Amino acid sequence: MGISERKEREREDMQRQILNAARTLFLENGFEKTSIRAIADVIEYSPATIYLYFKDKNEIFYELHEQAFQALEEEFKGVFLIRDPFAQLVELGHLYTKWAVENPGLYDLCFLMEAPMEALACRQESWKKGKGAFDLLRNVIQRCIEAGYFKAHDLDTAALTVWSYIHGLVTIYLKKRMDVFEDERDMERISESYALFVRMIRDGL
Amino acid sequence: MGISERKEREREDMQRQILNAARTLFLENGFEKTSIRAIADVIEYSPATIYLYFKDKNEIFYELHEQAFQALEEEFKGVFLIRDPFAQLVELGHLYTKWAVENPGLYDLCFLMEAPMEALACRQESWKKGKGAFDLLRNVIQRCIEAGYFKAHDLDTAALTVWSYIHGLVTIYLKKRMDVFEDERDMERISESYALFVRMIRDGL
DNA sequence: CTTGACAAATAAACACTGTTTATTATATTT
DNA sequence: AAATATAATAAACAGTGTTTATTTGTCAAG
Repeated sequence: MGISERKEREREDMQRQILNAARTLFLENGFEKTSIRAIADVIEYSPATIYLYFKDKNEIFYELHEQAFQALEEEFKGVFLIRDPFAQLVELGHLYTKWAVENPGLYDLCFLMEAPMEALACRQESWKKGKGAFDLLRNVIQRCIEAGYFKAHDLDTAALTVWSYIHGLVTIYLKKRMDVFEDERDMERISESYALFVRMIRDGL
Repeated sequence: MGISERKEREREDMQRQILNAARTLFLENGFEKTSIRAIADVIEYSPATIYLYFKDKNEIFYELHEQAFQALEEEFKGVFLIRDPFAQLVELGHLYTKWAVENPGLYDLCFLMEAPMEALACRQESWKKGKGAFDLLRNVIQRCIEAGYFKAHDLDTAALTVWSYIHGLVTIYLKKRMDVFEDERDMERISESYALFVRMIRDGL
């Protein structure tokens, strides 16, 4: 009886279609301007159909948020080619910043928007994807400690501190708060600040 | 001819009423759920009337954002009682974090939401309020350099780095991304991380 | 081959949203 | 008191997320 298997496949196909349409529209126009009706238009189904495959709009964006984390982890794969753990950490920051700047919509989804976290809270699930990415940072810092780069701090505290800095830097830029500087040297300023931070943790973390 | 003066007064009164209603509703229910109709209901006028006093919804929230910055600067006044510039900087971080945690809605308005920046971009004005607050940080760091606490870095870079960290820390918390930790020790973790960061800039900035 | 049952898709409605326009009521000036 | 300028609004427009009742399509059993 392969019929229920086929039905399941068809269901997943439909979900994929919806998510693809949603992602495209979201990356073009943002969350608010991505309407269920517009998604329905793209996949050539009625708006009500979408609610047969997703509970609500938040759940769609929760799914996109999971995919975005997948893409981010993919980006991070590059660090494993590096031997030295401190160089790994530095590169991790670079990749994080680069990915954020090149995918502002996805960054929003992963680290700023409420929609995915609300969908998560409703299903009373824990934030697996976030934990995964954070673990990666944690492990790299752990190896930095073992290699004698950092003093033996509480690992979580060190990881949170590094993440806070890079997340803050990126968010200031993405949310257009770099207008505090008169000029338009945003990218240079990001580089200069990151260089300073790296120097600081090299000597002092 | 005091009549045009009275008209101007009445106009400002009305704007105040609208902003007060908008602020209350916003702090209770957030931006999306604060509708023009709800604001109109509170002040007992028709929705269309609001558009005689503000161009659009963004402009209302731009004005609230300015008021929020006023409140933040008020909070900052405490640091001027402190002599030592490094202690000033540490306290500034404390006050910033405290204000953010106690006023998540206002923090959003000041540093994360697009609405006020869009209103600002439309009028092609520069971000005065943000610059003011940033200047405060810049000055404190300048005095830290002069007092020999920090090496003579580029001032803007140092200020951006400190702001990035504290903004990131606060944003991770406010946007509920501290779920990466299993436990509920959010506040302790914030304190521990801030202590680590302070130690780090004391020795290494 | 037809009928009954189940599943999938939808049209239409509900209760909202920001914003604009044409109209009415109020206040000021002539 | 009449004419004019100002302020306020009702109603409409074009959109939103979501739900419900209805129709369409598929497929197995009689």
